[in-house]
Amino acid sequence: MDMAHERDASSEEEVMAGELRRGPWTVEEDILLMNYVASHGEGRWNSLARSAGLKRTGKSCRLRWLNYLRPDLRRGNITPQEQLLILELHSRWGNRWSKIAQHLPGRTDNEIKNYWRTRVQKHAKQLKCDVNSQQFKDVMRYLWMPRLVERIQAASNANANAVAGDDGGHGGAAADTPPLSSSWQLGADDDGICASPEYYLTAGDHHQLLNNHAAVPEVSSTATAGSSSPSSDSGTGTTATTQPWLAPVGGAEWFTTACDASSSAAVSMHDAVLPGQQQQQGCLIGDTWVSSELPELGVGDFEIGSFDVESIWSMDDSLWYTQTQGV
DNA sequence: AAGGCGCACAACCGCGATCCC
DNA sequence: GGGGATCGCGGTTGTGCGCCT
Repeated sequence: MDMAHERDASSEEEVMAGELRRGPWTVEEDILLMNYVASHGEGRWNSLARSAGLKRTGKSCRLRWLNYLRPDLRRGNITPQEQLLILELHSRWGNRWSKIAQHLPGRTDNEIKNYWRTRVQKHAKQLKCDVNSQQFKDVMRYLWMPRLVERIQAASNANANAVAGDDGGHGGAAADTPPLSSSWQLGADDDGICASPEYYLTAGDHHQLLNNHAAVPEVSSTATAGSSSPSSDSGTGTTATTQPWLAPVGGAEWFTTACDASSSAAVSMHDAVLPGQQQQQGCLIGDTWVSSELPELGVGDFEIGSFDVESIWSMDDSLWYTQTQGV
């Protein structure tokens, strides 16, 4: 756009003339901006920048405020719940980062976009498939998302166990855990998704709210193995014999009924178990998971172990693999 | 110890949409 | 209604840091 180019050109001139700063923000600039917004409010970023005495473009001020200084920002690693929501919403809306961010309170579109590019796209690359391909979407839907659900449930159960332990129980809470039948669903708003998403796990007749962030360890792509695993979090070894996350992925009947208001058709994942398929029953070869159970996905010799599962599930891989293999 | 490399995240850029005078 | 100003979004780049060799 010509207008934009003119603006940019003038900005460039200002930068060249030393009237505008670029690059990382200093603490002093942050304080200036925060103080000014606190007393005058947001908006009118160009004039705000001038009035606040910031040698920055209004655009830069806005971005700094929205992505870094806003008080309601939620810092820290993306939780499994958030990962699950990102995967689901992206499958529905694509790269509509701001729209996706609206459903992750405290998270910015930039943060989600970066997460997607650095984590998810990396896996697509390692799988040698396009991130927008049906093949990769199926991998997400049928493999990653169910496991995220299980992770969330596992952490939740571990937390429940810990609570039960406080009441005098001795790791027996898991015995009361209904057969694993996890599902998750999103409530509906105008977009078909709750503005404040609530996740539920259904286990038998029990429905458990999952968006209790405090109950679930955060995921860190750089987390050391086991550092955020349920067992290590529960601390007292209450899950030594009855870890709920040991159930094979295929055992979890999971689905979402996030209704798409525009189509009125529920986007169902009830068919997560592919037709005629007992879900993946891969085998572990060395440290590589090889599944021959995903022919429909077109992911021949799908290798989970060859890429960084940790960044998706943040689970103690060796423990998890060992357990799922019944070793 | 040091240089290379990759990753994660902050910041910038381009441009269409919307607002407002 | 027109045009400038501003906002907001998605894509891209820059940079700091940790890990590896």
